[in-house]
Amino acid sequence: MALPCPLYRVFDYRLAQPGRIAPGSRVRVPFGRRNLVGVVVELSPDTELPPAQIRPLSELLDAQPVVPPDLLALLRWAAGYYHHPIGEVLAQALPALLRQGRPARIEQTRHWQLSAAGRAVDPADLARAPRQAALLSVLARCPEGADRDRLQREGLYRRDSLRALVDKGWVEERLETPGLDTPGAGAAAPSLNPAQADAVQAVAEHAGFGCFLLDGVTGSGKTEVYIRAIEQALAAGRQTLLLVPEIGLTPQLMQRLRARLAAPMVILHSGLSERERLNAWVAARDGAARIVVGTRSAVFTPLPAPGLFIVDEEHDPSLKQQDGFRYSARDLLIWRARQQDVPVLLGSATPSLESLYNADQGRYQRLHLPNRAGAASAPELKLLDIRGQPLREGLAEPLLGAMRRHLARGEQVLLFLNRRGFAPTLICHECGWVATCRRCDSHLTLHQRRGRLHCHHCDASQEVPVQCPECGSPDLRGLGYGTERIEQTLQQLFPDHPCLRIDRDSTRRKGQLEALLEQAHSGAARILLGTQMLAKGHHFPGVTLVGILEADQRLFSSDFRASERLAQLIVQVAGRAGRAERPGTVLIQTHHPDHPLLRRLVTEGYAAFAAAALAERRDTGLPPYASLALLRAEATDREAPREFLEQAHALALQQSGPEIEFWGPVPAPMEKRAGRYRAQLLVQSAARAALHRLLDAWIPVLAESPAARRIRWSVDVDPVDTF
DNA sequence: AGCACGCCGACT
DNA sequence: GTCGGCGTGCTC
Repeated sequence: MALPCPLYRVFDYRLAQPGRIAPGSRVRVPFGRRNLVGVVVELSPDTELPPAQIRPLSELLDAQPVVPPDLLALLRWAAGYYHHPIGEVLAQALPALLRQGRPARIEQTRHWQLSAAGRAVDPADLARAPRQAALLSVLARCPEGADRDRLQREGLYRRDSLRALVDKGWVEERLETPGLDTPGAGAAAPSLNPAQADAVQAVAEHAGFGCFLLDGVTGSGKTEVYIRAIEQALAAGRQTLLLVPEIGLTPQLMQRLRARLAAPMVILHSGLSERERLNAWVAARDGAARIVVGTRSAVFTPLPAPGLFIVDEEHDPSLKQQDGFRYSARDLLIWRARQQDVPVLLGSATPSLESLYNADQGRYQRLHLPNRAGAASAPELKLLDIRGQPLREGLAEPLLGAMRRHLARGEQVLLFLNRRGFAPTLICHECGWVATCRRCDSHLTLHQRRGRLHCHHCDASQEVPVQCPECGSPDLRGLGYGTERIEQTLQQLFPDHPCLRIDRDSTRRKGQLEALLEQAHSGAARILLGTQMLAKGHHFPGVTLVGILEADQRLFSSDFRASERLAQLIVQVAGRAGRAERPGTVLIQTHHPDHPLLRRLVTEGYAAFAAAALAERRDTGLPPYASLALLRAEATDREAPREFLEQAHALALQQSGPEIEFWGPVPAPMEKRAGRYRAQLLVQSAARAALHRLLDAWIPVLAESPAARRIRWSVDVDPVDTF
């Protein structure tokens, strides 16, 4: 039995009645002084324990296992590979309601929505019924209505207030089945270009497991290839699982899937209520949903008839979970594809070096989509040498000149700056004092509009001081540039061209991102300014000039993947722009125009960059030419993480051979974060099997050690961030 | 992780 | 004299 606690072992129980329980079924069991919901992992007639120590299970919760055998095999393998306790792995793979022991079936819920009369009511007129007024305002913001779960999250679920509103005729109560969509429309299919047709055919002809790397620039029509492949799976009576990095950033993809595919589809992402999630999960498990689209955790959705797996934006780091059970959804889906003998399609305009390497090795079949749809050239990349150049608030004159020309022609301009806020540092002009975070080794970012200083590494926030706390001078200045500051500058420099800022701060409220994107697409906004959010999922055909500010910081990061990330980001941002007849220009401001990898990217493109970067990885013995695991530790005490890692290192040295290398323990690049000191020990080997042999022997022993109880620690197998 | 048991400081 | 701090140990 696997139980939801951080223990690397399973527990034996006695069946209450004679008979069989299928592995994968949930049971309620006494555990210490508590009662827990566990999942049966194995049935065994014998045990190593004396019979007196075995307690009977209290209740069988499932007639049919909630984790089918194939999924159970995946989860057991994943627990072993990522060295995470099996009980926690199983708990994470199940919707929260199942974890709590609720039945695995679709249920309707009560659902409240404003009536026509309700929409005419001003909540301000309900001064004597503040609860009702609050409910009305919330419901006014949810045109689709809200269920109990949703209202409880807002802290507004009141039975009698709702009843009162229903009695007044302002709110309508309905029964809904949350999480289940109405099937899409089955819109007409565009014709395929030859490369797309080849890609579709390659997948169609392939029986059983095979891994395809669909490598195509933005606008080359990857989505159409997905859709045709899904249609083929549907026609064969099979289900499709499609993983995407973040649903919120890909509404265009969702709309196209809905419009084209006339089959029941469910969408799994973090914004769902738990009831929506469970209903969607059950629909997938029972085969009612034929298409499952979801973020990372959707890789654990049970499917009775899988026929096609797709990972969109396979290079995206958010496919790897960054805390707790640190799995890669892409890698697990590939494992699952092999196990279930299903083809898997990895799509990206900027494939990860790992996937390109696998393609080079012949493990993946490469499907190339060379052309932008409509057969135009890709945007041209240019490095803008800003050494010694005068800058206006971070913008070089050649970039401003290009902006003026493009704007004068009635075209849109996109500026990318991956730093929100007004200025990343607040400094005293008199004495040099700098506002730092008390809980992190970091500067506080000035957010001028809100008049506050924020730490971007923890949630700390404070008022901007009126004078320097060191010398009392009132002359405090923002140093450096963030999107808020550039927005201000652009409004001054281009007063006739409306500027739109898209970052986490400007899109905090629900629906705001959609509203801003609408302004961008309609052309109402002439200048689009934003952070990473702008780099994903959206295409702006009216944009013909892209400016990338502050690319340099990533060239000198301690993370060996930084240059890969930068190249991916540049190409992804560049891909937002242009249309067939006007491909657009990308200007990259840099102090390092001679940087070899950057040059390669600009002159020869991403594929050439990737080849050079891979050669560098080979020469330095880094992934994909080596396997890594990172042991991290953190504690409020400064020395404790290092001491723990020293012990762990000593323990590992007893168990490992010369084929394993250790780096550290060293403090994390930002040693103190959110009040905790962090350190890490990197374990590296050219032989994956040797690394995993060590981890298999080492981690369970380490977990049992008394030192491990005293601090927070984790293993990260195949880390994507080495800090 | 929970939840116990167990042995030392400031309080009704 | 008790309430409560978190160190240590265990959970089939």
